[in-house]
Amino acid sequence: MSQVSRQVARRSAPPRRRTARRRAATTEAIVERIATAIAEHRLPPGTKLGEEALGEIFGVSRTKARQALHRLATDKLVTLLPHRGAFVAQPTVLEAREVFEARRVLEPAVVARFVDVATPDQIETLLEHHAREQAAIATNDARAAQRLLGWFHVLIAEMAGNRVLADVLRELVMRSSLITLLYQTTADSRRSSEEHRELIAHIEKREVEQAVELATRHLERVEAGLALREPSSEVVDLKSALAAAGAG
Amino acid sequence: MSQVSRQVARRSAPPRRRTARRRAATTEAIVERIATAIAEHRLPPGTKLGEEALGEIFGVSRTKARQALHRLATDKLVTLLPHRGAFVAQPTVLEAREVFEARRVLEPAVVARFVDVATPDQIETLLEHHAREQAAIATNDARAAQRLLGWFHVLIAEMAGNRVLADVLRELVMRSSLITLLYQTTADSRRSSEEHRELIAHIEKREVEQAVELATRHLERVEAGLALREPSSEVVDLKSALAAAGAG
DNA sequence: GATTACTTTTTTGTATACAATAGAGCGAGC
DNA sequence: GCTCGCTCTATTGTATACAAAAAAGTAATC
Repeated sequence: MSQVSRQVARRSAPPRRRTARRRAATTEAIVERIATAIAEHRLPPGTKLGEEALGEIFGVSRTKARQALHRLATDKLVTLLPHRGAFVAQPTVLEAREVFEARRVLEPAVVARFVDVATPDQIETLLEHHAREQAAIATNDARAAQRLLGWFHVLIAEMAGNRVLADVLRELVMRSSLITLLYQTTADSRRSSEEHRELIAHIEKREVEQAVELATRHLERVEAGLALREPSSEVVDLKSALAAAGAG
Repeated sequence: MSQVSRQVARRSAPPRRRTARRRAATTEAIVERIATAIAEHRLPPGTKLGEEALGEIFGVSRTKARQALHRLATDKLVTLLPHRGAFVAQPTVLEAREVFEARRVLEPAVVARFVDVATPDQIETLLEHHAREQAAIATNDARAAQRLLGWFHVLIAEMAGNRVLADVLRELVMRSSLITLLYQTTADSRRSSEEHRELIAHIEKREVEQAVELATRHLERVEAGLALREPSSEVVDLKSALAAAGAG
């Protein structure tokens, strides 16, 4: 697994206070910050996440930075290589397929559950979220769009009222954002957001069948937009590439 | 949430070597040991898990013990109370219902997948496992029986070939063992093991419909054997209990 | 005698120090 | 010229030291 040799830029700290950021950040907060940075691909896959560097950035010691990295590793957002450190994960094609298969199992069930219990307030919240999706798309803010499109699924899961399912799905959606980042060919955000709107309509009308069916199709379409073929045996590629390169 | 004030017994260490156990245990090993101890209810819910004590037992420093406890906490097998420490988790009734609902979503899908891909070798492994279940039941080894009955489900998930689903299910099965511990009324191990045997038969004959149906029924029956009613508002109980107690 | 405030002790949370491993840089040898 | 092996450096893994918080114990007051 070739890791990109990129480093998080630690601004050469003018030692202003005792801590770089205002207050001792909680581990939770650090995890959150790094996770969203990964999800919005401000930290591309393969990026080395040094403990020292992160500690400096968040104004904490290596202890906390390390804790955060280990928690991100259990969520599969970073890969830990023994004695080598933490890197933003690079999900394999197999992993990608497995994540989406799991989502195709969970999400229809979650949607079905939600259709039963959805309140007008919750529908309203979903519509507001959808409006934000549209706004992000309209302003060509790809990062925000991607984040919001993913979060829509988590939102429904949380509203459906089963914390266990919601937690699992949140993890899968986060991983999915890494996956789409690596393998997405055509990011048809507009289409996705439209389907979200449709789904809300079905939920509002308590049309379980249609809602479940749409959720499934939606996921299939998203997955179909990925280029999930094996990365054609990197070693061979490397060799031929070098042969052709010459005096590059 | 009232925590039982029980303590892990730290044998008053005669400082034999540098480490209590033979070699520096890996965090993974410690997690595993504690997890199985919980699953087999050698560590009952509410038991305090002190960092120092665990460190002594496994011959490591608090650092590793702490790491292990935090990882167990993410699996929901222990509860962390800030500045108070780690306790063996006491899943609530709500949590129990949610875990089983999640399993009812996942397991039929896993079984369906497995029916498609099952090899004779895998069937053989399942039969061997079933034999071990029977042996444990025959010798009245309730702990082993409970552990094996749970692990059967994990085994199928792992064989089904989707690592994501398998990981999620493993976590849920572990939590389930805590739940059955707390809420189980009638532990009909014999019946469960019989259903496992039936399921293997369906899988072997590639009878998807029946296999999925049985998996669902099996889970429903297990859940039905739990007393998942709210623990009648502890405060009130406490009050009346004390009034009645008098000179106990 | 029970309750409250204070002190002591224990345990967790965090930072730092030390040990061990991997990688880079550099030189010698074929 | 390339490879092999050494040293040196940088980073991770682990233990310990210190700080902070909660619990337990104790004394004083009503």
